[in-house]
Amino acid sequence: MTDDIPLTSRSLPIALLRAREKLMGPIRQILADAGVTEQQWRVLRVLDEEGPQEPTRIANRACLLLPSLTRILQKLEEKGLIARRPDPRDGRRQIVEITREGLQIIKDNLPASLEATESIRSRFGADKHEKLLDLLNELHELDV
Amino acid sequence: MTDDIPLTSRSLPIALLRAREKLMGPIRQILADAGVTEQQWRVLRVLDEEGPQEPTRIANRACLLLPSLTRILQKLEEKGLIARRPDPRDGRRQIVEITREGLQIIKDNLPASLEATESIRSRFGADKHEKLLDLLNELHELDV
DNA sequence: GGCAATTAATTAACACGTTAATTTAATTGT
DNA sequence: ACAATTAAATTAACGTGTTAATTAATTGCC
Repeated sequence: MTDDIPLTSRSLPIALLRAREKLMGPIRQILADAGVTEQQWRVLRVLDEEGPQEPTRIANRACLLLPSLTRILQKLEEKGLIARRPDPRDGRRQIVEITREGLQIIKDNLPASLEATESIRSRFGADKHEKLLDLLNELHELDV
Repeated sequence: MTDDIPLTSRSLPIALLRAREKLMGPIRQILADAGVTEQQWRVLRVLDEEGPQEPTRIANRACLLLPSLTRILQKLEEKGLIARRPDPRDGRRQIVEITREGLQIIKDNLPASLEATESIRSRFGADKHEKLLDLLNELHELDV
């Protein structure tokens, strides 16, 4: 064997993957029943929380790459959960807005989603939850 | 707006996503130059570290779903980086082994990969790195 | 004003993630 | 021994991740 460092048990990338799967498993189930994916849900929530905005900003907020977002917006538009209009000030841009139907999806599923989040938080411990968030954010801010 | 909880800044799933991206960006670049993906690399490392084994076990070790692994093994076999043979004891199973060419890929790229990991670790701080790993593993072990 | 460089968004191509269905082989129960 | 069940791996279908190329509009600069 070339190397003795255990790949899985003390590897940060894999630990992040596993932790994320632990969190998202239950929520994905809720959202699947609502007919939206995890990423579509993030886009809807960004639009709900921050109002109409352009795709580039949505991508930043929802932590998605622009090519992925392009496809996601197409799906959401087909489903009638968002609407788009050109930006009058800049022909390259567009403005994306959540529709009433989109808002309804949020209204119908946010409680269960928050419950799932809270369940993890309380089982894990609020203090450790906060500490973990702080460490992750600090890691993300490394360098510049 | 339906909700005032900020989606992005204090959301554990998104924080995990961003932290993982921070870690994997540089490593993905190294591996891309070597002609393998992040997931293919994980499979090769598992085979290197733990020896020949069956796909179900590889999937567990490398944190991949079996359908993904099926495709990955096909690619790795095409590239000559792994070899497969039937399990003589159970016709449903197979045994996957890394080839000399696969080992060479590891040998050629593990140092740079470990350097990238160490760079993050030292910039972040070894103590915080350990603390983060502990918290993530503890989160993963929740429930049972 | 005109043209190169930049920017927003999309498209393309390939690989993986996820769930469900399928195939093939082994195991169980009787 | 055999039908029903379970298990390992694959396939299928759809959606997303990632990088590179493309398109269309704007900006900067002379």
